[in-house]
Amino acid sequence: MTISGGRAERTVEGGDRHGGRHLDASRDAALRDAALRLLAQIGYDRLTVDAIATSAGAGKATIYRRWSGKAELVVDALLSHKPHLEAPDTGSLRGDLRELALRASAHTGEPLDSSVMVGLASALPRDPDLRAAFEERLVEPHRRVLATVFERAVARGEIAPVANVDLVVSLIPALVLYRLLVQTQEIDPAFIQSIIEGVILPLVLAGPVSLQSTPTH
Amino acid sequence: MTISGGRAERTVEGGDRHGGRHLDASRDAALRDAALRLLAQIGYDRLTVDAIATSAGAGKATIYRRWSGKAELVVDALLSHKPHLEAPDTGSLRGDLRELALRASAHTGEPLDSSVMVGLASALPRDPDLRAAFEERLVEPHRRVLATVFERAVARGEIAPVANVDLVVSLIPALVLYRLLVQTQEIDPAFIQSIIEGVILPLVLAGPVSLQSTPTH
DNA sequence: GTGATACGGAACGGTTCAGTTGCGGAACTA
DNA sequence: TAGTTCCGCAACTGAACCGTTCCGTATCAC
Repeated sequence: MTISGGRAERTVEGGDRHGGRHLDASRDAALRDAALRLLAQIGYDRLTVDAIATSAGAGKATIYRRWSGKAELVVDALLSHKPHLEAPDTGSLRGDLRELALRASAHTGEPLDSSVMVGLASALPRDPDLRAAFEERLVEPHRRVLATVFERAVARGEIAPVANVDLVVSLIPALVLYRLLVQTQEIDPAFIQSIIEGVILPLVLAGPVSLQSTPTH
Repeated sequence: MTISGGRAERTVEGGDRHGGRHLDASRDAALRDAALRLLAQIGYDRLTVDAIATSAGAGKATIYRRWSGKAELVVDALLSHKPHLEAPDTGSLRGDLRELALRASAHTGEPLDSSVMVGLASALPRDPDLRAAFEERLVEPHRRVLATVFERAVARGEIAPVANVDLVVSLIPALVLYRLLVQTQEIDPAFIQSIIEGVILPLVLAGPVSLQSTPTH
């Protein structure tokens, strides 16, 4: 049982085997891809190990030779998933945000981050490992990119320092998730445009809250 | 088969039966309550008919005598669910929003709307009936209350007419859903307070976007 | 070569769940 | 009273899925 500690990484580990055929690394990738693809399509709860194997053109034994089950495979697939990391730098906050919008709405054929988000949603509250991987590979990268964009806008003197950055940064993903999940509508460029022009920019351009003389009562 | 058309409403229908014991209306309510309670606890996908029956102290046959299965029962339970409908009217926008925040964070023992929202999330994209009921009983009432609050603020001259009301109104539920689902954190009063003071009020108090001279490039 | 192991595929037992049926008893109509 | 239907409860069938174990074949170390 050469199971490594934290994460499930066995493939091409150069372990203590003495002979016989090696694990085929291409099978790892195919299975992880299939897992993410199906996850985005049907969601975590309805995802079955059989479907992943079939979709990858593999046998179930090939899966269980690598992972202990669906949960571990999906977590590993998420951790192997490399999203867009570089923050755009067009020279203006509006331009940067528009660039991010383009990325988010570009259907690249790859399993869309947002679809994976929706597919995982229901399982997150009850699986800490899943939630951690989700946080590390989907939420945090997006948060970092957005935070960078705002930092640069501040450095340019374009906007005043944002008081509650975490809250402002969560506005876009929150509205995207809400639209996908609750409103069951597409994320088209017009929608993201309206978020940028109608919420984000007014909020950060207005500067700190003026807190008018409205008595708090 | 006295199945009515659109919605599943059979109980106390005074149908064409000629003798025998009547359907017990208290069983309807108990089963609907149990369905919503379990839905909020474990989510739609893991919800089982057996669990609903047991939780309500009923037999499965009692369920199938009324509904065709889990989907129809949950939809009916949602449609029977009556949420808070009255918009608060404290005299100020901030006061009204705070009042709404109090409601949202008050754990009344009844299945929380937000928990039901989370529990339904994964099933919404694939069940139109479920989505329609969800929209009618959870999303739209909250939207209407919020819209009313903003309308009154405009009528008082407290704020300028909000350009994109639908977007602004979806900010609170979107951020709440995001916090519950993605961040897996409680909806405490401080969180809602930060939404109100950090997002909503700055946004509507700032008035229409000034659209600074930043060139669109 | 020889033995060990991975591969896709199929089959198997075990578990969970949906939906149905039968039981004894209760509640209703006629 | 007699007949009908609901009630909780339990048992049952069939389907879906999990995880394991084979098979025949392919690929590796020695």
